[in-house]
Amino acid sequence: MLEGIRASLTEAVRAAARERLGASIERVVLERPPQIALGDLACPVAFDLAKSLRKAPRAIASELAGAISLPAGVREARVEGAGYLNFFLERGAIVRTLLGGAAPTSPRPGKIVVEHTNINPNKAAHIGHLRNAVLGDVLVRTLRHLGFSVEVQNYLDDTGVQVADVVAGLIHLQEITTLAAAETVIRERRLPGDPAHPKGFAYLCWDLYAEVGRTYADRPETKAWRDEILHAIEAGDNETARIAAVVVDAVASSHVATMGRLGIAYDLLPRESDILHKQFWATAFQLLKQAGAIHLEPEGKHAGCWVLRLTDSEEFAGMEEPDKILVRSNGTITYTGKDIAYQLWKFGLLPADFDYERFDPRWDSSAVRAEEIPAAVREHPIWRTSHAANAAGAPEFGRAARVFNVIDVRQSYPQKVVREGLRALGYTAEAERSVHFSYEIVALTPRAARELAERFGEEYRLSAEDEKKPFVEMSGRKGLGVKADDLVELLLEKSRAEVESRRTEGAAAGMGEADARSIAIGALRYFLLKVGRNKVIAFDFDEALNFEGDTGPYLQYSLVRAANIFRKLEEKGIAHEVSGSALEDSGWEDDLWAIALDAASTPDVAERAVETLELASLARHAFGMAQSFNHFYHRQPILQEPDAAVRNRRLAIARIFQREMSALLGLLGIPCPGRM
RNA sequence: GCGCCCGUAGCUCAGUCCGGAUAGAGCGUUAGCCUCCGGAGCUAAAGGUCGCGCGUUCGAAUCGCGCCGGGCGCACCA
Repeated sequence: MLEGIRASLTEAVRAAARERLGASIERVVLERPPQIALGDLACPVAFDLAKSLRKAPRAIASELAGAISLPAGVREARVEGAGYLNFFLERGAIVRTLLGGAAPTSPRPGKIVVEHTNINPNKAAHIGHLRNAVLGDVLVRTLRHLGFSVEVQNYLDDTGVQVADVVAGLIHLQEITTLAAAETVIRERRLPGDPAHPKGFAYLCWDLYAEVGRTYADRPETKAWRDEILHAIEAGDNETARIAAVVVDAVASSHVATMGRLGIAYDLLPRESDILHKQFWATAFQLLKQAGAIHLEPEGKHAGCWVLRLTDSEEFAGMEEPDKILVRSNGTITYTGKDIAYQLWKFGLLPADFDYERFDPRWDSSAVRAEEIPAAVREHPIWRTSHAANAAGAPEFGRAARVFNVIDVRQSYPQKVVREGLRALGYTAEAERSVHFSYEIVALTPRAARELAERFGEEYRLSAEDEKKPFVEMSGRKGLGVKADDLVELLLEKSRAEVESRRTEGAAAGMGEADARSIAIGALRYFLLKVGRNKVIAFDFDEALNFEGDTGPYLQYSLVRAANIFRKLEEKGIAHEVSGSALEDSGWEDDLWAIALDAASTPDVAERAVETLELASLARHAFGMAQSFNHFYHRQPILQEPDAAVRNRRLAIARIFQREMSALLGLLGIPCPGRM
């Protein structure tokens, strides 16, 4: 609705400038003034015209104010400050429209594939993986809210070195050499001779993977394990490959469960092994050769490799050695090569498709109990690519019009190469619509690492050198990091304690485990979302565990307060549904109106968040709204207000806030507790 | 060396795309507020050479150039 007013106002300003001043304006800026008392929309156009017209900005602004014909919804134009042309909206009319509910969003054409999470299936997830999944999930929710059809893919690198390394640990360090023995480890959640691990198989792999890393360092000859296992996995139909397959399934299941408890669901798990089995690379390879995009390097250090030529590409200008190897001289394919094939498939550009089957996560491998996962997520069908024939009822996947790859900033170069691969094949449009959603990593402060060492053991102790750095990267290989489920547990503990401390008081009475969970998850998601995507999150326990101020629970609390008002009214038998006709045009003072105006601007914020991929703007917008509402709540009581007209206005605002804030928390994936 | 990102209050961050009104939050500190829809809240105070310099402009945290500090990337790893 605001969008429409902005558009007609832009035209009206242009028309006034043309007719009254004979000036044509390219861009009409309409911004929010610093205070609402100055107006609802401010136009600084007079400053731009001042020079060419040789007049004072204020004089120009007042001529425009006199000449402009105000579109519907705009009450007044006024000159403010040094020459701003400010507009005041019809407050009552807009509130009435908002109260009537949002118009349903119309579907937009073009399927979008969002790829996120993509954790190597060889160890438990850490909080860096959470940032990826939460950003991806909010992108998905926002795109769907805007009317797009979205498919969520979580890619499994099931044939890579990381999986091979943990399998090496099982086979060579733990002597788990049969499928049956591996199954027992997963089911019993313990390695031979150890007690059962309370957090399950993925946690156990976390430690085992770190141990393999140490073994490689201490006894370099053991590095041969990796190649031996990679070859066995590639050859297939042997016990090592079967062990690897169940490891991947179990760990991927635990990732699905961990993300599931945060409300994150997936449609498809494409597997690297299927890209190989289905000859996607061979097909893509043919296409690349035919297009002349790649060549076999005859000499030099890349002799014998198939290379994507990037020397002539603008994006790679200035690089010493821009060409990228896709096929190694030993004939194996690099990750980037496979990624090009995968990306082509996502756009439906490969004359080939996967086969599919249902993926039923094995919850027994995870730290998460099934009941912690919201029903909608638990029941959402997950498919994966299949080694066997296509299952009946498999939906169509891929064939996207646009693709977002959510992946941290360190992968910018390979992501550029993938895009360049599409371009080299002549798929310029697809290359343009192939977006790397890049974001900065979550790192550990030395202080957080010290806390980890105190909480979870000395293996988290940093070296003296790392202690001096502002932050250190988390590392699966070193086993250094805050595991996702550990952080969720800490949040749950704190949340339960808070619930316990107030469960007997007033309106919070009756709070329970479900509320505690909502609060923990809300705090976590907001913590990861509130900072801009280009900022490194230097992780700090105190900050992550804070429930006051600029946090998820603050947002939730504002919404629970709004709900409490309506519940109280219902209990007292007071009518609380305000119809538009009961609302007058006057009396909309600034405090009240500001909340409505904010609520009305959510669609603009969402649209812009997707455009810029700056999803933090949604979080900030939510926080601002919650803040305004809390001020309003404090100063403008509803139940005690004797004047019916005043009470109705306040009720209308509370209702609008409740509705818009719920929708906004839905976009952020922050659940709302019933009480708190 | 080349490329990208970050530098704003004691700390963590908005604001930079598209220049505009006294540079805003949260945490922390200090002082207040529950006979009133719940205090996970509210009110207020203190706290800023917007890393530095030059330039463009009526006007620069925002644009340009040059520095300084920190991080990341530039594999026959992923």
